[in-house]
Amino acid sequence: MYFCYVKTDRNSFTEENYLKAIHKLSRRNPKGVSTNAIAGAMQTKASSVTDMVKKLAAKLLINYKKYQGVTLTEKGRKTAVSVVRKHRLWEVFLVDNLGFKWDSVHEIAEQLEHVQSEELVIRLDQYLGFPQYDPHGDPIPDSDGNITHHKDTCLSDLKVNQVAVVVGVKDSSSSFLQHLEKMKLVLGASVKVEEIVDFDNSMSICISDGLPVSISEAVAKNLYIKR
Amino acid sequence: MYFCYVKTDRNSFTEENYLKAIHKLSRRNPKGVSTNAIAGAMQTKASSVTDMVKKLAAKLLINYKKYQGVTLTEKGRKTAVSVVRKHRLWEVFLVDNLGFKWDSVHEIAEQLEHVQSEELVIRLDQYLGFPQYDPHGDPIPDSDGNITHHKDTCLSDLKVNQVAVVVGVKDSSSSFLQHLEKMKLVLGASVKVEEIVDFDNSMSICISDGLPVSISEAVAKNLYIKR
DNA sequence: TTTAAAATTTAGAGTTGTCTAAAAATTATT
DNA sequence: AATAATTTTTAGACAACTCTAAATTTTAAA
Repeated sequence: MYFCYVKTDRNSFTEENYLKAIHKLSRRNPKGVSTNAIAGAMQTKASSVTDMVKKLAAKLLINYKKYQGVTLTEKGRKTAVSVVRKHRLWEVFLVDNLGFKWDSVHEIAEQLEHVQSEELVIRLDQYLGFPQYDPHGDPIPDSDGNITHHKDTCLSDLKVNQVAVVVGVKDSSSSFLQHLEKMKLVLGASVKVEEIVDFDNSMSICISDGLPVSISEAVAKNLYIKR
Repeated sequence: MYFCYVKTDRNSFTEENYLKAIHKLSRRNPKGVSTNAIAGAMQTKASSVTDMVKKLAAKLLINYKKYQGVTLTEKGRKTAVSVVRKHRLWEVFLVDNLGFKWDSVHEIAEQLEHVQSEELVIRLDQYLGFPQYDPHGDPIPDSDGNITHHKDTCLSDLKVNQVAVVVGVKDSSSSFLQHLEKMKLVLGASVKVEEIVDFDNSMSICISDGLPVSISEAVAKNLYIKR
């Protein structure tokens, strides 16, 4: 059970991770994110979520009414987005400057995102040349907390003979990213749909004008494209 | 009171900070660092130190016998030095790449030093061009944990008319660093002792062939030089 | 060498987060 | 509408630190 008075203005790593999870889940459930959903995202138990949710509510970071799910307050949203911004900027640094592969930066960025320093973020952003997207094609929120999501079309939405460019991935797990890399299915690659198999919705596609290869529906659904 | 079984191989931030403090204090007290000394360095109470020291001993990171003070084990020393290495590499990055002033990087590096990733340290080191010293002139330990301290002479050791180059600072507090900066007393600056005042051991020195300025003994004692 | 002072450790308790198991509320089903 | 299934919350407890106050031990002084 949890009970305390708010003391500081700083949030713990755990609090930041909860806010980030709630923010992510809010996109699909704008009316309120359930305790169980948060527990799933945070790999923890519902009872732990209830405790934390009370704490975040006491700090005015979320709106919470028992049994009703939670939404972020403006303050909470700002905090969450700030963490996401840092995460994605660091990912750019790790890939572009330090030469990491896109499938191995997530874990490190998960740590770096919690480093507290306004100045650091500003300077890092500038050092990187104000990037708009991270190595997985996810948009980097600006310093005011605005995010421009313009990645709603998936490869699975295309019809035969249609052409597009890969601009992002939905799933950023390293197994998926490594799979993509093997096929040269990287950001910026062009794709042309050669065939769609009715049976399992798998696709035969040409990547960057190469020979046709087959990809599963699962893969196609996790790739964002621009036509 | 504290009691537990060792579970993971990872150390918490707090543990790492204790090891770092003990490592620093060990230079002056190689035979054993006292509980009070650690408490002073960690800005905490002696009783807290006793608890933590038991924990570190259980993890085989330090040698501890009640009332006898502590020393680092080889494992503990490696851990501490690794944290110091990360701290100093990040400081180089912050100053050289992001354009921070040398007096404002400590706090940020205190956070970055705890990011866990072997790969990250290796790549960062390479990206920075394998620097030997941090922005305050402190040596950066190599990846095997070796540190080459060759900064034993202080400006206060010089006699009248002797010349030297500033290679490091003992105190890295921002107030001291800002004071130095105002006088152009930066790393690499040449100094020539014009006069030593008997009364208070203050010195009149020429910095990089400029006009003589007066510095207190406290300042002179906190500047490392090379003749 | 006995006493006094200082350093160190223990005891007990508070904080942040976690968990399991049980209770309560909500939602779904018949 | 009543019961069953699910979700959520509470209760009680543990883990990693922290603290104050009291008890020990070591060290210094008389």
